[in-house]
Amino acid sequence: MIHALAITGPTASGKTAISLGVAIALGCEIICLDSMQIYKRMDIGTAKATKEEQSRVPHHMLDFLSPTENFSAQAYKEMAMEAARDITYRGKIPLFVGGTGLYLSTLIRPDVEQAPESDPEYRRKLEESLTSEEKRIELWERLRQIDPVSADAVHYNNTRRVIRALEIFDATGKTKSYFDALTKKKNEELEVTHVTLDFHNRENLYARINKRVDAMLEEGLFNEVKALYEDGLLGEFTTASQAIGYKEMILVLRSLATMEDAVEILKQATRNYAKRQLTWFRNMDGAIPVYADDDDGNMKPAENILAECISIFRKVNK
RNA sequence: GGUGCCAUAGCCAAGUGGUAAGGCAAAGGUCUGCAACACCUCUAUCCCCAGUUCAAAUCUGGGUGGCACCU
Repeated sequence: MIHALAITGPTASGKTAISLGVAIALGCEIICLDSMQIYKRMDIGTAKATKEEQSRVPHHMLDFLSPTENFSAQAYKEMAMEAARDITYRGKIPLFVGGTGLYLSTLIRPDVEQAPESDPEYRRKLEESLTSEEKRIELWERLRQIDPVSADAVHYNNTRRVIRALEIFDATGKTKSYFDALTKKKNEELEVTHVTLDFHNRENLYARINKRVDAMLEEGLFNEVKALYEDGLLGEFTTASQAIGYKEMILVLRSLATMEDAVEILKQATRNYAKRQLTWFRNMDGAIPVYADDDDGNMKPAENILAECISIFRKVNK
């Protein structure tokens, strides 16, 4: 059994700084829990820990994949578990840090019989047939015939997930809910103490987001994206090209938006994303909230937040 | 000072007599294989006052505010 710690929270909540403090205090190595920081050369826009920060605490799952490659939650889990085992073996504590809720959810579920990998061709064909709302409902009805549990969990407009569920059935003859049921239990190999950063007053987070976007631009976000784009590394349908900060700069590069507009779109997209992250982590079983501001909405000093996290981790891991 | 135009949700905006479209934002939520994705829910009595009418955001008068032009 591996005991690990996790620090999650919305973008710009201060995860990186806190994680370094925790890692130094408790003897951890950091495993990146982020779907975009895994990519090479995407440094500024993903707010990756700097080289200097990385030199103070060992980081894993960071900066290893070409932006042209797609990744998946399952692939993440396999690699991250490998890293966690290795860290534990060397007598250190694995500390997961990042904002990708799906990756953490996948991580704490058991490895059992796996549903097949998704086939882009299968998806593309079905997507092309969905030309109207009636067609989308029809497809969803088809799913409901074979797997009512999965169908009820997904809206008919969410074609991406409807198609996925159908694909699993067509490929294996078993329903998606069959595979889901297998993974309802805990991952027997991993136990995670999960602290999530939250805010009493959303405005505090939004102010940090706006400030951070401005800082990214000053640090040269546009040139970072431009270089990747010109080197052909931001293909149209890749995961990397969907990254917030990157897709907006691409708009500018393709003259589809002015820089001024792109910055506004970027800030807005970041705020929307942060809200989804808050929902995800708040509703996750076992998440222990640590607030970055007090009841009156005043920001707490960074040392206090760090101390709170450390004390929670110490208490639980006694 | 005069004339004309305009006034609908936080913003943009449709609606010209029959009981307030839509988009964005905000807020809440869903979720195992593209997740920084995809998707769902949800927000008004139409500037104010008076009148006409069975019925007014829609017509009339007055007021207030804004814009344009004229002097």
